[in-house]
Amino acid sequence: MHTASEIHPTTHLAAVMVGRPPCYDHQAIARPVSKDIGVLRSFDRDQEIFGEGDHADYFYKVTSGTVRSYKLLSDGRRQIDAFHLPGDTFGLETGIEHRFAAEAIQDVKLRAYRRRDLGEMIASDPVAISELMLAMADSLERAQDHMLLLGRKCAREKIATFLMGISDRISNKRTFELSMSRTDIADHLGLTIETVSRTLTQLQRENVIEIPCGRRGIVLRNPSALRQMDSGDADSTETGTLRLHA
Amino acid sequence: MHTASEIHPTTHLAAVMVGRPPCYDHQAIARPVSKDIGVLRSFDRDQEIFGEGDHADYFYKVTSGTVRSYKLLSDGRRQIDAFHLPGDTFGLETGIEHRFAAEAIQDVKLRAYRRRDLGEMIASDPVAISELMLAMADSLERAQDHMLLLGRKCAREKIATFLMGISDRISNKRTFELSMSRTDIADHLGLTIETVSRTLTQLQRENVIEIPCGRRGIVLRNPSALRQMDSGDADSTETGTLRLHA
DNA sequence: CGCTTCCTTGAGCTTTCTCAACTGGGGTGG
DNA sequence: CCACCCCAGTTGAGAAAGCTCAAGGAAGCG
Repeated sequence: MHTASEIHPTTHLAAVMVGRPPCYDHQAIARPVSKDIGVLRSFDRDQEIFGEGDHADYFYKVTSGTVRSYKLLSDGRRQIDAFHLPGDTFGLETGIEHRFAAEAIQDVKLRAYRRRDLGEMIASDPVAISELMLAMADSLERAQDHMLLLGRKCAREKIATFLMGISDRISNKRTFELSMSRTDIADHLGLTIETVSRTLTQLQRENVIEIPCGRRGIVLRNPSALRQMDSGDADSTETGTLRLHA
Repeated sequence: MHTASEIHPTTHLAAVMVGRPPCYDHQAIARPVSKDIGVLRSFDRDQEIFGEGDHADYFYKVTSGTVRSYKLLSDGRRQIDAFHLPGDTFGLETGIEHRFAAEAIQDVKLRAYRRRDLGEMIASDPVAISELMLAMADSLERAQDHMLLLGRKCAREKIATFLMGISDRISNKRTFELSMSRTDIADHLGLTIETVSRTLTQLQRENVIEIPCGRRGIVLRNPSALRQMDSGDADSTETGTLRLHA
Protein backbone atom coordinates (compact mmCIF):
# COMPACT_ATOMS: atom_id res chain seq x y z
CA MET A 1 0.00 0.00 0.00
CA HIS A 2 2.80 2.34 0.75
CA THR A 3 4.57 3.28 -2.40
CA ALA A 4 8.22 3.45 -1.56
CA SER A 5 8.72 6.26 -4.01
CA GLU A 6 6.26 8.47 -2.24
CA ILE A 7 7.59 8.14 1.27
CA HIS A 8 11.21 7.33 1.05
CA PRO A 9 12.27 4.78 3.64
CA THR A 10 15.22 6.83 4.69
CA THR A 11 13.35 10.06 5.04
CA HIS A 12 12.24 9.31 8.52
CA LEU A 13 15.60 7.96 9.45
CA ALA A 14 17.28 11.07 8.18
CA ALA A 15 14.88 13.17 10.20
CA VAL A 16 15.66 11.21 13.31
CA MET A 17 19.37 11.44 12.90
CA VAL A 18 19.16 15.12 12.21
CA GLY A 19 17.19 15.60 15.37
CA ARG A 20 13.76 16.29 13.97
CA PRO A 21 11.59 13.66 15.54
CA PRO A 22 9.05 12.32 13.09
CA CYS A 23 5.47 13.03 13.96
CA TYR A 24 4.40 9.85 15.65
CA ASP A 25 4.27 8.83 19.24
CA HIS A 26 7.20 6.49 19.58
CA GLN A 27 6.55 6.13 23.27
CA ALA A 28 3.15 4.58 22.76
CA ILE A 29 3.03 1.58 25.03
CA ALA A 30 3.22 -1.70 23.25
CA ARG A 31 2.76 -0.13 19.87
CA PRO A 32 3.87 -2.83 17.46
CA VAL A 33 6.91 -2.15 15.35
CA SER A 34 6.03 -1.87 11.72
CA LYS A 35 2.99 -3.69 10.40
CA ASP A 36 2.63 -6.34 13.06
CA ILE A 37 5.09 -8.69 11.47
CA GLY A 38 5.89 -9.43 15.07
CA VAL A 39 4.68 -12.59 16.70
CA LEU A 40 3.24 -12.47 20.19
CA ARG A 41 5.10 -14.62 22.66
CA SER A 42 4.69 -15.21 26.37
CA PHE A 43 7.31 -16.04 28.95
CA ASP A 44 6.93 -17.15 32.53
CA ARG A 45 8.68 -15.61 35.46
CA ASP A 46 12.43 -16.28 35.31
CA GLN A 47 12.22 -17.88 31.90
CA GLU A 48 15.07 -17.19 29.53
CA ILE A 49 14.19 -15.26 26.40
CA PHE A 50 17.61 -15.64 24.85
CA GLY A 51 21.07 -16.41 26.16
CA GLU A 52 24.40 -14.72 25.66
CA GLY A 53 25.85 -16.17 22.50
CA ASP A 54 22.52 -17.31 21.11
CA HIS A 55 21.93 -16.73 17.46
CA ALA A 56 20.31 -13.34 17.20
CA ASP A 57 17.42 -14.18 14.91
CA TYR A 58 14.86 -12.07 16.67
CA PHE A 59 14.54 -8.84 18.50
CA TYR A 60 11.69 -7.96 20.79
CA LYS A 61 9.33 -5.33 22.00
CA VAL A 62 7.80 -5.61 25.45
CA THR A 63 4.01 -5.65 25.57
CA SER A 64 3.59 -6.34 29.26
CA GLY A 65 5.82 -7.29 32.17
CA THR A 66 9.49 -6.56 32.76
CA VAL A 67 12.59 -8.05 31.17
CA ARG A 68 16.15 -7.97 32.47
CA SER A 69 19.10 -8.12 30.12
CA TYR A 70 22.47 -8.97 31.57
CA LYS A 71 26.01 -10.17 31.13
CA LEU A 72 27.89 -12.62 33.30
CA LEU A 73 31.49 -13.08 34.29
CA SER A 74 32.86 -16.59 34.30
CA ASP A 75 32.53 -16.86 38.07
CA GLY A 76 28.89 -15.88 38.01
CA ARG A 77 29.03 -12.20 38.82
CA ARG A 78 26.19 -10.55 36.97
CA GLN A 79 25.63 -7.09 35.58
CA ILE A 80 22.10 -6.22 34.55
CA ASP A 81 22.46 -3.71 31.70
CA ALA A 82 18.87 -2.66 31.72
CA PHE A 83 15.31 -3.41 32.70
CA HIS A 84 12.94 -3.33 29.77
CA LEU A 85 9.44 -2.15 30.48
CA PRO A 86 6.38 -2.21 28.23
CA GLY A 87 7.11 -0.27 25.07
CA ASP A 88 10.86 -0.91 25.19
CA THR A 89 12.66 -2.64 22.37
CA PHE A 90 15.62 -4.89 23.10
CA GLY A 91 17.78 -7.56 21.57
CA LEU A 92 18.84 -5.52 18.53
CA GLU A 93 22.29 -6.56 17.36
CA THR A 94 24.49 -5.94 14.38
CA GLY A 95 26.43 -9.14 14.95
CA ILE A 96 25.33 -12.71 14.56
CA GLU A 97 25.02 -13.47 18.25
CA HIS A 98 23.36 -11.83 21.19
CA ARG A 99 26.01 -10.24 23.33
CA PHE A 100 23.88 -10.43 26.47
CA ALA A 101 21.13 -12.62 27.84
CA ALA A 102 17.53 -11.69 28.55
CA GLU A 103 15.05 -13.14 31.01
CA ALA A 104 11.50 -12.45 32.06
CA ILE A 105 11.30 -10.94 35.54
CA GLN A 106 7.58 -11.38 35.74
CA ASP A 107 5.24 -13.11 33.36
CA VAL A 108 5.94 -11.23 30.18
CA LYS A 109 4.32 -10.77 26.82
CA LEU A 110 6.52 -9.76 23.93
CA ARG A 111 6.27 -9.16 20.27
CA ALA A 112 9.10 -10.93 18.49
CA TYR A 113 10.38 -9.68 15.15
CA ARG A 114 12.40 -11.81 12.84
CA ARG A 115 15.56 -9.98 12.02
CA ARG A 116 15.70 -11.11 8.46
CA ASP A 117 12.32 -9.52 7.89
CA LEU A 118 13.93 -6.21 8.67
CA GLY A 119 14.74 -5.45 5.06
CA GLU A 120 11.12 -5.88 4.17
CA MET A 121 10.00 -3.83 7.15
CA ILE A 122 12.32 -1.05 6.20
CA ALA A 123 11.08 -1.02 2.64
CA SER A 124 7.42 -1.20 3.54
CA ASP A 125 7.31 1.01 6.57
CA PRO A 126 9.42 4.12 6.72
CA VAL A 127 8.55 4.61 10.34
CA ALA A 128 9.91 1.25 11.43
CA ILE A 129 13.52 1.97 10.77
CA SER A 130 13.54 5.30 12.54
CA GLU A 131 11.79 3.66 15.43
CA LEU A 132 14.57 1.12 15.58
CA MET A 133 17.19 3.83 15.41
CA LEU A 134 15.50 5.60 18.27
CA ALA A 135 15.36 2.38 20.25
CA MET A 136 19.05 1.94 19.74
CA ALA A 137 19.84 5.55 20.57
CA ASP A 138 17.72 5.21 23.65
CA SER A 139 19.67 2.16 24.81
CA LEU A 140 22.89 4.03 24.24
CA GLU A 141 21.71 7.05 26.16
CA ARG A 142 20.63 4.90 29.09
CA ALA A 143 23.92 3.04 28.99
CA GLN A 144 25.89 6.26 29.13
CA ASP A 145 23.92 7.56 32.07
CA HIS A 146 24.32 4.21 33.76
CA MET A 147 28.09 4.22 33.34
CA LEU A 148 28.18 7.48 35.25
CA LEU A 149 26.13 5.87 37.97
CA LEU A 150 28.22 2.72 38.15
CA GLY A 151 31.56 4.44 38.00
CA ARG A 152 31.04 7.52 40.08
CA LYS A 153 28.03 7.40 42.37
CA CYS A 154 27.88 6.09 45.91
CA ALA A 155 25.26 3.59 47.09
CA ARG A 156 22.83 6.26 48.27
CA GLU A 157 23.04 8.12 45.00
CA LYS A 158 22.66 4.92 43.00
CA ILE A 159 19.49 3.98 44.83
CA ALA A 160 18.11 7.49 44.57
CA THR A 161 18.77 7.63 40.83
CA PHE A 162 17.27 4.20 40.38
CA LEU A 163 14.08 5.02 42.24
CA MET A 164 13.58 8.28 40.40
CA GLY A 165 14.22 6.58 37.08
CA ILE A 166 11.76 3.79 37.69
CA SER A 167 9.20 6.21 39.00
CA ASP A 168 9.52 8.37 35.90
CA ARG A 169 9.22 5.40 33.61
CA ILE A 170 6.35 3.45 35.06
CA SER A 171 4.13 6.14 36.44
CA ASN A 172 4.16 9.65 37.59
CA LYS A 173 2.57 8.75 40.80
CA ARG A 174 4.39 8.67 44.08
CA THR A 175 3.37 5.11 44.73
CA PHE A 176 4.46 2.24 42.57
CA GLU A 177 5.52 -1.38 42.59
CA LEU A 178 9.02 -2.57 41.86
CA SER A 179 8.78 -5.49 39.51
CA MET A 180 12.31 -6.69 40.28
CA SER A 181 13.86 -8.31 43.33
CA ARG A 182 16.53 -6.77 45.57
CA THR A 183 19.04 -9.07 43.92
CA ASP A 184 18.15 -7.71 40.49
CA ILE A 185 18.44 -4.16 41.75
CA ALA A 186 21.83 -4.95 43.27
CA ASP A 187 23.10 -6.48 40.05
CA HIS A 188 21.86 -3.49 38.12
CA LEU A 189 23.46 -0.90 40.39
CA GLY A 190 26.75 -2.66 41.03
CA LEU A 191 25.98 -3.25 44.70
CA THR A 192 25.21 -6.22 46.93
CA ILE A 193 21.73 -7.14 48.00
CA GLU A 194 22.60 -6.22 51.58
CA THR A 195 23.70 -2.74 50.64
CA VAL A 196 20.52 -2.21 48.63
CA SER A 197 18.45 -3.33 51.58
CA ARG A 198 20.32 -1.22 54.11
CA THR A 199 20.14 1.86 51.91
CA LEU A 200 16.41 1.49 51.36
CA THR A 201 15.89 1.05 55.08
CA GLN A 202 17.95 4.13 55.76
CA LEU A 203 15.93 6.18 53.28
CA GLN A 204 12.79 4.95 54.95
CA ARG A 205 14.09 5.99 58.39
CA GLU A 206 14.78 9.44 56.97
CA ASN A 207 11.20 9.62 55.71
CA VAL A 208 12.33 9.99 52.13
CA ILE A 209 10.53 6.84 51.06
CA GLU A 210 8.15 4.36 52.57
CA ILE A 211 8.16 0.64 51.96
CA PRO A 212 4.74 -0.84 52.62
CA CYS A 213 4.33 -4.33 54.00
CA GLY A 214 4.59 -6.11 50.67
CA ARG A 215 8.22 -4.96 50.29
CA ARG A 216 7.89 -4.61 46.55
CA GLY A 217 6.02 -1.36 46.86
CA ILE A 218 7.59 2.08 47.09
CA VAL A 219 6.07 5.34 48.23
CA LEU A 220 8.05 8.47 47.55
CA ARG A 221 7.43 10.65 50.57
CA ASN A 222 10.01 13.27 49.64
CA PRO A 223 10.83 13.06 45.95
CA SER A 224 12.75 16.32 45.89
CA ALA A 225 15.11 15.02 48.57
CA LEU A 226 15.64 11.95 46.44
CA ARG A 227 16.20 14.01 43.33
CA GLN A 228 18.69 16.13 45.19
CA MET A 229 20.66 13.24 46.53
CA ASP A 230 21.04 11.64 43.12
CA SER A 231 23.42 14.58 42.64
CA GLY A 232 22.56 14.67 38.99
CA ASP A 233 24.31 15.58 35.86
CA ALA A 234 26.45 18.67 36.13
CA ASP A 235 24.45 19.99 33.25
CA SER A 236 20.90 19.19 34.18
CA THR A 237 20.94 20.74 37.62
CA GLU A 238 20.48 24.46 37.43
CA THR A 239 22.74 24.89 40.43
CA GLY A 240 25.74 23.28 38.86
CA THR A 241 25.63 24.73 35.39
CA LEU A 242 29.11 25.76 34.56
CA ARG A 243 29.09 24.56 30.96
CA LEU A 244 29.08 27.16 28.28
CA HIS A 245 26.15 26.89 25.96
CA ALA A 246 27.39 28.06 22.63
CA MET B 1 7.12 -5.77 -7.18
CA HIS B 2 10.62 -4.45 -6.95
CA THR B 3 11.04 -0.85 -7.56
CA ALA B 4 14.37 0.32 -8.88
CA SER B 5 17.13 -2.24 -8.55
CA GLU B 6 19.60 0.57 -8.44
CA ILE B 7 21.41 0.70 -5.12
CA HIS B 8 18.81 1.57 -2.61
CA PRO B 9 20.00 3.68 0.28
CA THR B 10 18.52 1.32 2.81
CA THR B 11 19.90 -1.83 1.26
CA HIS B 12 23.15 -1.56 3.08
CA LEU B 13 21.46 -0.59 6.28
CA ALA B 14 19.17 -3.56 6.08
CA ALA B 15 22.17 -5.79 5.51
CA VAL B 16 23.86 -4.41 8.55
CA MET B 17 20.87 -4.78 10.81
CA VAL B 18 20.30 -8.28 9.62
CA GLY B 19 23.86 -9.16 10.36
CA ARG B 20 25.30 -9.40 6.88
CA PRO B 21 28.15 -6.93 6.91
CA PRO B 22 28.37 -5.01 3.66
CA CYS B 23 31.51 -5.60 1.70
CA TYR B 24 33.61 -2.61 2.57
CA ASP B 25 36.25 -2.09 5.15
CA HIS B 26 34.54 0.06 7.70
CA GLN B 27 37.51 -0.18 9.98
CA ALA B 28 39.79 1.61 7.57
CA ILE B 29 41.59 4.17 9.63
CA ALA B 30 40.45 7.68 9.04
CA ARG B 31 38.38 6.69 6.07
CA PRO B 32 36.10 9.62 5.53
CA VAL B 33 32.41 9.06 6.02
CA SER B 34 30.48 9.42 2.82
CA LYS B 35 31.81 11.59 0.07
CA ASP B 36 34.09 13.81 2.10
CA ILE B 37 31.40 16.22 3.09
CA GLY B 38 33.35 16.33 6.33
CA VAL B 39 35.54 19.27 7.18
CA LEU B 40 38.96 18.69 8.66
CA ARG B 41 39.43 20.28 12.04
CA SER B 42 42.31 20.31 14.49
CA PHE B 43 42.22 20.53 18.24
CA ASP B 44 45.04 21.08 20.69
CA ARG B 45 45.68 18.96 23.70
CA ASP B 46 42.90 19.41 26.30
CA GLN B 47 40.82 21.54 24.00
CA GLU B 48 37.09 21.07 24.19
CA ILE B 49 35.47 19.71 21.04
CA PHE B 50 31.96 20.12 22.37
CA GLY B 51 30.42 20.44 25.81
CA GLU B 52 27.55 18.64 27.47
CA GLY B 53 24.42 20.47 26.45
CA ASP B 54 25.96 22.04 23.37
CA HIS B 55 23.85 22.11 20.27
CA ALA B 56 24.64 18.90 18.42
CA ASP B 57 25.21 20.31 14.96
CA TYR B 58 28.12 18.08 14.08
CA PHE B 59 29.40 14.62 14.62
CA TYR B 60 32.99 13.58 14.16
CA LYS B 61 35.36 10.93 12.98
CA VAL B 62 38.85 10.79 14.42
CA THR B 63 41.67 11.07 11.91
CA SER B 64 44.57 11.19 14.35
CA GLY B 65 44.99 11.50 18.09
CA THR B 66 42.69 10.46 20.92
CA VAL B 67 39.45 11.96 22.18
CA ARG B 68 37.78 11.45 25.54
CA SER B 69 34.03 11.78 25.94
CA TYR B 70 32.66 12.15 29.42
CA LYS B 71 29.89 13.17 31.74
CA LEU B 72 30.19 15.13 34.97
CA LEU B 73 28.33 15.18 38.25
CA SER B 74 27.59 18.54 39.77
CA ASP B 75 30.45 18.23 42.25
CA GLY B 76 32.97 17.52 39.53
CA ARG B 77 33.17 13.74 39.59
CA ARG B 78 33.82 12.61 36.06
CA GLN B 79 33.03 9.46 34.14
CA ILE B 80 34.81 8.99 30.83
CA ASP B 81 32.43 6.96 28.67
CA ALA B 82 34.96 6.16 26.02
CA PHE B 83 38.25 6.98 24.40
CA HIS B 84 37.95 7.53 20.67
CA LEU B 85 40.90 6.45 18.56
CA PRO B 86 41.57 7.06 14.87
CA GLY B 87 38.75 5.61 12.82
CA ASP B 88 36.16 5.98 15.59
CA THR B 89 33.03 8.04 15.10
CA PHE B 90 31.55 9.94 18.02
CA GLY B 91 29.09 12.68 18.84
CA LEU B 92 26.11 11.09 17.11
CA GLU B 93 22.88 12.08 18.81
CA THR B 94 19.21 11.80 18.11
CA GLY B 95 18.41 14.71 20.36
CA ILE B 96 19.15 18.36 19.90
CA GLU B 97 21.95 18.56 22.42
CA HIS B 98 25.06 16.57 23.12
CA ARG B 99 24.50 14.48 26.20
CA PHE B 100 28.20 14.31 26.98
CA ALA B 101 31.27 16.43 26.44
CA ALA B 102 34.30 15.64 24.29
CA GLU B 103 37.88 16.85 24.57
CA ALA B 104 41.13 16.22 22.76
CA ILE B 105 43.55 14.19 24.84
CA GLN B 106 46.42 14.84 22.49
CA ASP B 107 46.58 17.07 19.47
CA VAL B 108 43.77 15.68 17.40
CA LYS B 109 42.62 15.87 13.81
CA LEU B 110 38.98 15.20 13.12
CA ARG B 111 36.63 15.20 10.24
CA ALA B 112 33.48 17.06 11.23
CA TYR B 113 30.17 16.27 9.55
CA ARG B 114 27.28 18.62 9.66
CA ARG B 115 24.31 16.74 10.92
CA ARG B 116 21.86 18.42 8.67
CA ASP B 117 23.82 17.19 5.67
CA LEU B 118 22.98 13.67 6.77
CA GLY B 119 19.89 13.44 4.63
CA GLU B 120 21.96 14.26 1.60
CA MET B 121 24.69 11.84 2.62
CA ILE B 122 22.19 9.06 3.07
CA ALA B 123 20.69 9.70 -0.31
CA SER B 124 23.99 9.99 -2.11
CA ASP B 125 25.97 7.30 -0.37
CA PRO B 126 24.29 4.10 0.67
CA VAL B 127 27.37 3.06 2.60
CA ALA B 128 27.31 6.11 4.82
CA ILE B 129 24.20 5.25 6.72
CA SER B 130 25.20 1.71 7.49
CA GLU B 131 28.53 3.00 8.61
CA LEU B 132 26.76 5.31 11.01
CA MET B 133 24.57 2.51 12.27
CA LEU B 134 27.64 0.42 12.88
CA ALA B 135 29.29 3.29 14.69
CA MET B 136 26.28 3.57 16.94
CA ALA B 137 26.06 -0.17 17.50
CA ASP B 138 29.74 -0.20 18.28
CA SER B 139 29.31 2.49 20.92
CA LEU B 140 26.48 0.54 22.44
CA GLU B 141 28.44 -2.68 22.50
CA ARG B 142 31.39 -0.97 24.17
CA ALA B 143 29.08 0.68 26.67
CA GLN B 144 27.54 -2.66 27.60
CA ASP B 145 30.90 -4.28 28.12
CA HIS B 146 31.98 -1.28 30.12
CA MET B 147 28.98 -1.47 32.42
CA LEU B 148 30.01 -5.01 33.31
CA LEU B 149 33.48 -3.71 34.08
CA LEU B 150 32.30 -0.77 36.15
CA GLY B 151 29.68 -2.66 38.08
CA ARG B 152 31.28 -6.00 38.69
CA LYS B 153 35.05 -6.06 38.23
CA CYS B 154 37.71 -5.34 40.84
CA ALA B 155 40.55 -2.90 40.27
CA ARG B 156 42.95 -5.53 38.97
CA GLU B 157 40.42 -6.85 36.51
CA LYS B 158 39.52 -3.36 35.38
CA ILE B 159 43.13 -2.51 34.63
CA ALA B 160 43.71 -5.84 32.91
CA THR B 161 40.65 -5.42 30.72
CA PHE B 162 41.63 -1.88 29.92
CA LEU B 163 45.16 -2.76 28.91
CA MET B 164 44.05 -5.66 26.72
CA GLY B 165 41.41 -3.48 25.11
CA ILE B 166 43.78 -0.67 24.30
CA SER B 167 46.37 -3.09 23.06
CA ASP B 168 43.87 -4.74 20.73
CA ARG B 169 42.69 -1.43 19.41
CA ILE B 170 45.89 0.44 18.77
CA SER B 171 48.28 -2.29 17.78
CA ASN B 172 48.78 -5.93 18.04
CA LYS B 173 52.24 -5.48 19.35
CA ARG B 174 53.20 -6.03 22.91
CA THR B 175 54.58 -2.56 23.25
CA PHE B 176 52.49 0.54 22.95
CA GLU B 177 51.95 4.03 24.28
CA LEU B 178 49.00 5.10 26.38
CA SER B 179 47.73 8.36 25.02
CA MET B 180 45.83 9.20 28.18
CA SER B 181 46.91 10.21 31.68
CA ARG B 182 46.45 8.15 34.83
CA THR B 183 43.65 10.51 35.80
CA ASP B 184 41.84 9.79 32.54
CA ILE B 185 42.27 6.06 33.06
CA ALA B 186 40.93 6.36 36.60
CA ASP B 187 37.89 8.33 35.45
CA HIS B 188 37.25 5.75 32.76
CA LEU B 189 37.49 2.73 35.04
CA GLY B 190 35.70 4.15 38.04
CA LEU B 191 38.84 4.21 40.21
CA THR B 192 41.10 6.82 41.74
CA ILE B 193 44.39 7.78 40.22
CA GLU B 194 46.20 6.24 43.18
CA THR B 195 44.54 2.88 42.73
CA VAL B 196 45.39 2.91 39.02
CA SER B 197 48.99 3.70 39.84
CA ARG B 198 49.28 1.08 42.56
CA THR B 199 47.68 -1.59 40.42
CA LEU B 200 50.00 -0.89 37.50
CA THR B 201 52.99 -1.01 39.84
CA GLN B 202 51.77 -4.29 41.25
CA LEU B 203 51.38 -5.80 37.78
CA GLN B 204 54.88 -4.66 36.99
CA ARG B 205 56.24 -6.30 40.13
CA GLU B 206 54.54 -9.51 39.06
CA ASN B 207 56.24 -9.27 35.67
CA VAL B 208 52.93 -9.14 33.87
CA ILE B 209 53.69 -5.74 32.38
CA GLU B 210 56.60 -3.38 32.19
CA ILE B 211 56.39 0.38 32.38
CA PRO B 212 59.41 1.96 30.69
CA CYS B 213 60.87 5.22 31.93
CA GLY B 214 58.48 7.48 30.02
CA ARG B 215 55.54 6.13 32.13
CA ARG B 216 53.16 6.40 29.21
CA GLY B 217 54.58 3.29 27.62
CA ILE B 218 53.38 -0.24 28.32
CA VAL B 219 55.04 -3.53 27.53
CA LEU B 220 52.96 -6.63 27.93
CA ARG B 221 55.35 -9.23 29.28
CA ASN B 222 52.68 -11.82 29.98
CA PRO B 223 49.54 -11.07 27.97
CA SER B 224 47.91 -14.41 28.73
CA ALA B 225 48.15 -13.72 32.45
CA LEU B 226 46.48 -10.37 31.82
CA ARG B 227 43.78 -11.92 29.68
CA GLN B 228 43.16 -14.49 32.35
CA MET B 229 42.86 -11.99 35.14
CA ASP B 230 40.33 -9.87 33.26
CA SER B 231 38.10 -12.87 34.10
CA GLY B 232 36.18 -12.30 30.91
CA ASP B 233 32.71 -12.74 29.79
CA ALA B 234 31.21 -16.01 30.89
CA ASP B 235 30.54 -16.62 27.26
CA SER B 236 33.67 -15.57 25.45
CA THR B 237 36.20 -17.20 27.76
CA GLU B 238 37.42 -19.66 25.15
CA THR B 239 37.34 -17.56 22.08
CA GLY B 240 38.93 -14.49 23.55
CA THR B 241 37.60 -11.06 22.88
CA LEU B 242 36.96 -10.47 19.25
CA ARG B 243 34.68 -7.90 17.78
CA LEU B 244 31.70 -9.57 16.26
CA HIS B 245 31.01 -7.63 13.12
CA ALA B 246 33.11 -7.82 9.98
C1' DC C 1 68.54 24.90 36.53
C1' DG C 2 64.27 25.59 38.57
C1' DC C 3 59.51 24.85 38.06
C1' DT C 4 55.44 22.49 37.15
C1' DT C 5 52.94 18.62 36.25
C1' DC C 6 52.21 13.96 36.52
C1' DC C 7 52.99 9.95 38.89
C1' DT C 8 54.17 6.99 42.86
C1' DT C 9 54.12 5.54 47.53
C1' DG C 10 52.59 5.31 52.31
C1' DA C 11 49.32 5.43 56.33
C1' DG C 12 44.99 5.59 58.01
C1' DC C 13 40.13 5.71 57.10
C1' DT C 14 35.49 4.89 54.92
C1' DT C 15 32.39 2.56 52.26
C1' DT C 16 30.90 -1.41 50.84
C1' DC C 17 31.32 -6.35 51.02
C1' DT C 18 31.16 -10.90 53.31
C1' DC C 19 29.41 -14.03 56.33
C1' DA C 20 25.92 -15.24 59.32
C1' DA C 21 21.85 -15.05 61.86
C1' DC C 22 17.22 -13.68 61.94
C1' DT C 23 12.42 -12.08 60.41
C1' DG C 24 8.09 -12.26 58.29
C1' DG C 25 4.77 -13.16 54.67
C1' DG C 26 2.85 -16.67 51.57
C1' DG C 27 2.07 -21.03 50.43
C1' DT C 28 1.47 -26.04 51.64
C1' DG C 29 -0.05 -29.93 53.64
C1' DG C 30 -1.49 -32.35 57.63
C1' DC D 1 -7.27 -23.98 60.26
C1' DC D 2 -2.96 -24.15 62.01
C1' DA D 3 1.98 -25.53 61.95
C1' DC D 4 5.62 -25.41 59.25
C1' DC D 5 8.66 -24.24 55.75
C1' DC D 6 10.68 -21.52 52.33
C1' DC D 7 12.15 -17.68 50.26
C1' DA D 8 13.12 -12.90 49.99
C1' DG D 9 14.51 -9.51 52.57
C1' DT D 10 16.69 -7.39 56.78
C1' DT D 11 20.09 -6.66 60.22
C1' DG D 12 24.57 -7.03 62.56
C1' DA D 13 29.61 -7.59 63.10
C1' DG D 14 33.89 -7.93 61.19
C1' DA D 15 36.85 -7.75 56.97
C1' DA D 16 38.62 -5.86 52.88
C1' DA D 17 38.97 -3.19 48.81
C1' DG D 18 39.58 1.04 47.50
C1' DC D 19 39.61 6.05 48.91
C1' DT D 20 41.64 10.25 51.13
C1' DC D 21 45.22 12.85 52.57
C1' DA D 22 49.95 13.73 52.51
C1' DA D 23 54.55 13.52 51.04
C1' DG D 24 58.13 12.42 47.87
C1' DG D 25 60.17 11.54 43.10
C1' DA D 26 60.80 11.69 38.09
C1' DA D 27 59.92 13.90 33.33
C1' DG D 28 59.19 17.53 30.58
C1' DC D 29 59.82 22.45 29.70
C1' DG D 30 60.91 27.16 29.86
